[in-house]
Amino acid sequence: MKSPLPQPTRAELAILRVLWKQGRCTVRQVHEALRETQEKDTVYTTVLKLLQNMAEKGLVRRDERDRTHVYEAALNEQKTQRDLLRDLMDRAFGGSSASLVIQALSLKRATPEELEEIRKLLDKNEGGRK
Amino acid sequence: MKSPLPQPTRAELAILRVLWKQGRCTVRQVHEALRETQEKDTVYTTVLKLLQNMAEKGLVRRDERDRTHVYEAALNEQKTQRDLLRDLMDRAFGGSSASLVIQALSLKRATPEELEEIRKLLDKNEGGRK
DNA sequence: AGACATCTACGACAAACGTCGTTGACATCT
DNA sequence: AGATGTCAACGACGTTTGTCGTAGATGTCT
Repeated sequence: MKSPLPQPTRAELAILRVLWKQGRCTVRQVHEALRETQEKDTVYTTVLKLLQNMAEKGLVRRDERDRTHVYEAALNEQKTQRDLLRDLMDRAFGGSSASLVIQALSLKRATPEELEEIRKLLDKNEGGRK
Repeated sequence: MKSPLPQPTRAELAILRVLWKQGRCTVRQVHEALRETQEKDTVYTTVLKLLQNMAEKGLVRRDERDRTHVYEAALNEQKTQRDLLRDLMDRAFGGSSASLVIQALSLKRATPEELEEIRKLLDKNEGGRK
């Protein structure tokens, strides 16, 4: 049993991001949050259906005690981010995390604070586990 | 005219990686290269079909002078990598390249040489364009 | 009670994607 | 010439993904 949870699809990931940010949410809350961020509008029942699918897959937990169900993410945000990165690393960077990082750094200028954090991580990485 | 080229799909990206590595290739060459890297085997005609689709989309160029056509990538590898990263950054990291980099660094230990290269990039980034 | 809103459940649908088999043209070998 | 192999082209198909409409139950307001 306990087959590993499937990776979220694009639409599912957008929903997960709402749940990660806002915590427990009703369908309506998710729907309205998406309305604000998303460029393309989706309809209430689409969000409902997606959340139902996600509950069935185990990507979210559903609290059915009230008539209005409440959903929460069942996936860890950082873990999901790493899984997605690993997938992309394998598919587009030949498994090299370094070249991925190098390309990523050219994407957008980070703030000095962020750069500092990255530096610290590099140092820790250097002396870290072999 | 000149609508921007669509992003390659997963299967298309796998093919592009072969073309980036090996340069101009026939369908058969691509097929056999995939056979070696890929875990799941695909059939010759599947690769052919994908390459035909890609040619139509403009993702590859096709040389039809010989009976056996020759394909080459029409997309730049680094540019494609950055596009994919940007997409993931928007979808999963709230547009923050820094947090993406931080997660990526925890993915796999990089070699000292790679770490050095990343450091240099950080420095250049620091003083760089505002 | 009756009108109206809200919610879940469910079926249907179209588009994208990947897969494969078949066909007919062309080449090569004996 | 005939058998065999290789190739491009194409149609068909199943699955996944996202989308939406409708129905029926439940709640709320007057």
